[in-house]
Amino acid sequence: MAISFKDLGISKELESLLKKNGITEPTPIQEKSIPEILKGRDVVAQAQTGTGKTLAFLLPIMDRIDANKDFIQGLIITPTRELAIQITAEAKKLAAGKEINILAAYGGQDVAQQLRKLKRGIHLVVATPGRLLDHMERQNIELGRLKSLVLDEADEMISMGFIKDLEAIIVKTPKARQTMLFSATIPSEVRKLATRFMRDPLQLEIEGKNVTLDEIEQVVIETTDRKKFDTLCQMLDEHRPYLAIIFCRTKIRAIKLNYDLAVKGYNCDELHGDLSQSKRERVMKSFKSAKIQILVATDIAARGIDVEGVTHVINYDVPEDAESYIHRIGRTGRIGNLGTAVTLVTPKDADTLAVIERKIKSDFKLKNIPKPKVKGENRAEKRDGRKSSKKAGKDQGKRADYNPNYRAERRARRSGDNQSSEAPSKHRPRKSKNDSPKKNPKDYRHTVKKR
DNA sequence: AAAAAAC
Repeated sequence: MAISFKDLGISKELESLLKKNGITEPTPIQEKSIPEILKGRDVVAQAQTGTGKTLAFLLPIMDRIDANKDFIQGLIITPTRELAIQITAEAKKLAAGKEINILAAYGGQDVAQQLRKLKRGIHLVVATPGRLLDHMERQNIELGRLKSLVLDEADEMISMGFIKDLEAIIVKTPKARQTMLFSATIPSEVRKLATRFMRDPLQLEIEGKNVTLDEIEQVVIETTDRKKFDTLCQMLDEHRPYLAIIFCRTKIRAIKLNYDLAVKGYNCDELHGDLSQSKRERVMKSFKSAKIQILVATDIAARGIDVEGVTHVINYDVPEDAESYIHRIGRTGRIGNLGTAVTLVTPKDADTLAVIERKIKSDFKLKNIPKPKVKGENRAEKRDGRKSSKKAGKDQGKRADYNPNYRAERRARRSGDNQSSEAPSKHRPRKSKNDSPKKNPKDYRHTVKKR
């Protein structure tokens, strides 16, 4: 008999709310952490991407909030605005039918609007560090009676760029608070450093060696700087992702790549820190609803972002380090779904990639891609709107050495995963997603912008 | 050296 959320100490109300959303069984990290968090214990929790860390801290926090008391009891700090928005949305779902007030405090947004909400008595704040400090300095936010503090993406929060802000926030909270750290990557130095903020934390680490998930197929394609764009287009035409995130090293490169893809007719848009806040939120919304299928992003989207239907993550530029790689590819293959991560590598990237590879001890499947085909051929076919299977067959033949059996293999992997009694997946695929009518997962083809 | 994060 499987363990239920109620067995872990979660209220019946929350449990039935989860059930309505198709979530019935806790994941391993939820099973281990929730009972301890409910007791008020400090926790450092490392668990792979997409295994339910957010709910692991949100559920006990929501249950521990006393709606009759009019002060901030929970605080969640995240490294990006997008993540703060996402977690706020999750928390609001869990607050349904209760009088719990939640505030998202992040930059680029009207301060007055956030202030108005504050006047109403906030119980839970989800914030990015800068704006939170701003509110604190203006004496808008008072953390003197805080019960629980979460550092989401803890290693990123504790990294150089954030540590000072973080300390400034933490000194304004009670010593007796509960402190929780969550991330898929917690380097041992960070783990050590973090315990400064904590009292006898329960340390949860990833069991075994796999920091990345088996559900994510990892592929490397060799190319050169000159051929990179054509290689990418060829790869997109072959795989036809339903939703894909393409990561670039810099904002400029993301802008340029998005432009080039749009010119070729791909259904894409860009996400990075140089955009206005309203544009950022607009882009995320379009991507979540599959209005755009390709998101060209900087590492702003590397952590925590949970969009259902992301079949592919593409590293157009090799990530800086293993942590970035792990978080980027973790945008796919979430809650038991399959995903594909493709990394384009040029000769000068070889060393960086070797370091990453060694660090995560994962076997990349190296797949060479032949010379790009004649420009425009494949896209022209798609603009016709024709999808003749004959033509597809012909195309596959031409690319014989570039995994022509991609789809068949994918199917095989999927059914294999489900039937294998040897090592059943720890992560249950979600039941039917009748609450999300937006997409048809069978249709993995690009839609091409009319232009 | 890049990215993120306040006005």
